[in-house]
Amino acid sequence: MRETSSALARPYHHGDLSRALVQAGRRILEREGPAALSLRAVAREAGVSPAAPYHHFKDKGDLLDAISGEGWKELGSAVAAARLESANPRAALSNIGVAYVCFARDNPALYRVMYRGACDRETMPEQAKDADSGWSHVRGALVEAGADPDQARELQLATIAAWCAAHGVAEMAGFKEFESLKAQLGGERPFVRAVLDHIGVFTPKAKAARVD
Amino acid sequence: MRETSSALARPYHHGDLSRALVQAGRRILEREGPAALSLRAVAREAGVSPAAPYHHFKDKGDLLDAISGEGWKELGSAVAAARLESANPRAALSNIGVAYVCFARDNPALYRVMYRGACDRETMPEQAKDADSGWSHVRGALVEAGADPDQARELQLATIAAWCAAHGVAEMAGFKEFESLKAQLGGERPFVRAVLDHIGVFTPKAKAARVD
DNA sequence: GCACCTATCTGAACGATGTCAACATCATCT
DNA sequence: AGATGATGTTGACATCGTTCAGATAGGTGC
Repeated sequence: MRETSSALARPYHHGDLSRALVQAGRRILEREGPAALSLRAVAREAGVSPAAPYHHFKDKGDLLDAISGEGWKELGSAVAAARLESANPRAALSNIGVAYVCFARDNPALYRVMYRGACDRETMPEQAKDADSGWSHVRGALVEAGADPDQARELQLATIAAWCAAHGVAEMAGFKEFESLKAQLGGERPFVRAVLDHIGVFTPKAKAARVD
Repeated sequence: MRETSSALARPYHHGDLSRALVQAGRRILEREGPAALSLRAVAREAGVSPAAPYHHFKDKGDLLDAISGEGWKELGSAVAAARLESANPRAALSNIGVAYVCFARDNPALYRVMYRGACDRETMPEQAKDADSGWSHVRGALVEAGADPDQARELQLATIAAWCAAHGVAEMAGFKEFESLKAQLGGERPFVRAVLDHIGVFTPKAKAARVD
């Protein structure tokens, strides 16, 4: 296992197949969409036999979970970055929402795979429980924006509400019926921000006085 | 084609296979979930050869669309019924949200199939454009609850926001992580209502003055 | 009554998929 | 060096979506 990182010779043993498989899977996802993401196609893309993945992943689902894991991690990073974009807590919260949806819109195939496992198991994605996850950033930003951290139930409800809203927008923002509205508003990002603003979960309290 | 409705004799020609296939598909969905919904399984359940469906549906996707169609129609009815439950426009709007999510939660497998097509095509479901669809009921209820029908853009944004929120809650409400919270609130319906109330899209305007 | 026509259904087949068992290869520890 | 276990390969199986040639029935014109 000397030339692991060189990746030039591929004699018999691959060196780091699990990582290569995950990357191959993501390449397929971007290139051909979620429907083309078969175990065999991933193995093919990685230049390996159809049975090889089974030494690294129990299942096709297990491979998808590994791919999803990367996605959730990157979503967490995107959300974290968005949170730091503004020192104003309420602006930060708003940016988080936009960042979540935009990540999903920029990686639609990946996002689909990411949510598949969660829906199948009726469970939150594992990585959403990490300290640096998008979920915990939402929670944190809500507190900084004025939510009372001592009212655990309220805070959990607010976090759930925000997460649900972001997910809903993420899955529907691409609908073609909204294209003229997007054009009117100046593109997809402004559209996303407008919808999220309208929902209000990412712009809570304090500004509620604007009734017009 | 005399004994169409009796469905006793199944000599060679079925009588009304397309309907039978849709019903068979829904039976499989409820019994074994979306993963078991193969074209062959549906044909098997309907007591017919694997190639028979192709005389009624162009595709597997076409069959799924027919099944989805029934689902969207029933969702529309559920939403319409909920809207009539209360004469108070704001209560009606709130009930619509709960009804949407509860339909999805009561028929999770069907709801998954219903949204599959929409996401694949990045298009709103056909039936959502009907006059009696859930979508148009949301729009109507929003107007009755005080939205200005002349501000088309505002109204469309509000409708989109509500639909996104409902969809997001529908897909996440089943997560096991929320079970203790559901128990605290007295079950799934109260939980759904609490989350939707928190999002606020189904309880708009007028109350916006509550700043605390 | 009869012959045809069209819609509907069957049967067998093809390629692709997920998965498994048996075997091959190599890195490493002793 | 030789054994061992991790990692690949080959070949097989059942299932799936789909197609195609032929069987079957219901309806129509004679």
